[in-house]
Amino acid sequence: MSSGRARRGKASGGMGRRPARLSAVDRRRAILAAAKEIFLAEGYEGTTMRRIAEALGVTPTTLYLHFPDKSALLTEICDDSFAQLVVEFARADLEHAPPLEALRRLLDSYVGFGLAHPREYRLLFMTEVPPHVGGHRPVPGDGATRPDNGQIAFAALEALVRRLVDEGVFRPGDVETIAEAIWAAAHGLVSLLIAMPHFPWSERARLVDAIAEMVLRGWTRA
Amino acid sequence: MSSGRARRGKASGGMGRRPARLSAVDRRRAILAAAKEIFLAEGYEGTTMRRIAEALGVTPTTLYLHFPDKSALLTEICDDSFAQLVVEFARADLEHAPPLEALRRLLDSYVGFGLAHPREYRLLFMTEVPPHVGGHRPVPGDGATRPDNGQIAFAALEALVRRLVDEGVFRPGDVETIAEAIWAAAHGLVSLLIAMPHFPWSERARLVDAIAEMVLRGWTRA
DNA sequence: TTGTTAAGTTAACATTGTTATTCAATCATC
DNA sequence: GATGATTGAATAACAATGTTAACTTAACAA
Repeated sequence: MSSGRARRGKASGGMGRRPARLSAVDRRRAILAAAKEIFLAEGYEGTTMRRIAEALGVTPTTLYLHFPDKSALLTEICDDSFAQLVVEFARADLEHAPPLEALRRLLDSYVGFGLAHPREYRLLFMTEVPPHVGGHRPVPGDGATRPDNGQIAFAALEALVRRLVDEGVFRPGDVETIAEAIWAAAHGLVSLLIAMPHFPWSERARLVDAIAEMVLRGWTRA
Repeated sequence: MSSGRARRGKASGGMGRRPARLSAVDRRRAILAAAKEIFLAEGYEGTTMRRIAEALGVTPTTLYLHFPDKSALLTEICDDSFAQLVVEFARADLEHAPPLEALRRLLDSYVGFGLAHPREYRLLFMTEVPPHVGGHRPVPGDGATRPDNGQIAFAALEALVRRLVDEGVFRPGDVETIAEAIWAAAHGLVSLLIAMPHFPWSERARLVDAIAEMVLRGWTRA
């Protein structure tokens, strides 16, 4: 893996000709697209800023013109993915389905989302929130944090549980607690699969089934 | 150059006096102890090999005399923590209790362990182990086949589930899958509480109860 | 033309994990 | 005690990473 010194011809590190000059908005979008692709392919740690820049035909410094640091890329990508989750929930059509069916669908889409976006999932639900000690000044484009998409998603689950309890499908109990327990079960599956990929897990589909079954039978009336 | 270099007194970042020369076994132990402390305090990514060495009054190179790389430290420390969990499981006295009672106790001790040692828990089950991408060949002494403590702990759960299925307390099903699902539920609770301390959770005792109830009713015969 | 602005580059900095090489303390043996 | 091997530890570096300071160039308005 030895890379020699920078030779003048081939551009492993040095750029050849200048890239097209894009507007800030377009460059931003292009960076996000490239970053997402590489993050998904190589993982967060496995992705370097240089690699992203190279894919764009741009120097690494350019990335810092549009994003304060590497994690900002992931954060923004995650926010997009989270919106997808909300969409996924909506697509489960919770309002108009039989509630048990709806819960089942919700669990499926939650797990499906997590396993389809393990990077994002890890950042959203498994990352230690740092004390934000760093000496970073605020970013030009960085607005205030919006109302959390995650809370919206949890509210959907909670509403569904309330409906199940009210209709007598679930046995009575504290709706919030039940919703949290169900979330824990789904999250436990996703996060374990993500964090411990070397464990000899059962077949995924069967595992998801087992979790859903446990949740449904665990709360439905005897 | 100059005949005798100043070996001492370079206080700025460098080493002071030579450390006590320890036997390989003792040095290994000392490294593990220091690494564990710092890992727990700063997290895996936040811990540098230099920092560990500094805490020992030793140069970073010394660490590589006793461990192949950074992740090896994490692996070994995790194994120790798992041993604690195994002890906790044994203390639940699974063999001699009615199986449902035993499962309940096992869940309690698992959750208790996680919430009592959130740092260790995070290290064990939530830390990303980097894909070991560098040009390292596997260490000769590393059998990779010896049953680690984590597998022992899981085996205890699995045995208990098998007993419950065999005795007809649980409805029939794949024992491994059921055990994994139960683990997922317990882990989901612990890891969510650890990772999202700001979420407005229900009271802890009630949550633990809800999880246990969901698990037990989820698998017991109708 | 000139001047300003914003997009981009060059060249580095500071850290990181890690290693090739050298030094020195211990210990068995003469 | 002197000698030489063993091995714990240090020095000094390597390459890669995230990141930044300082400079360059395209576009456009006056």
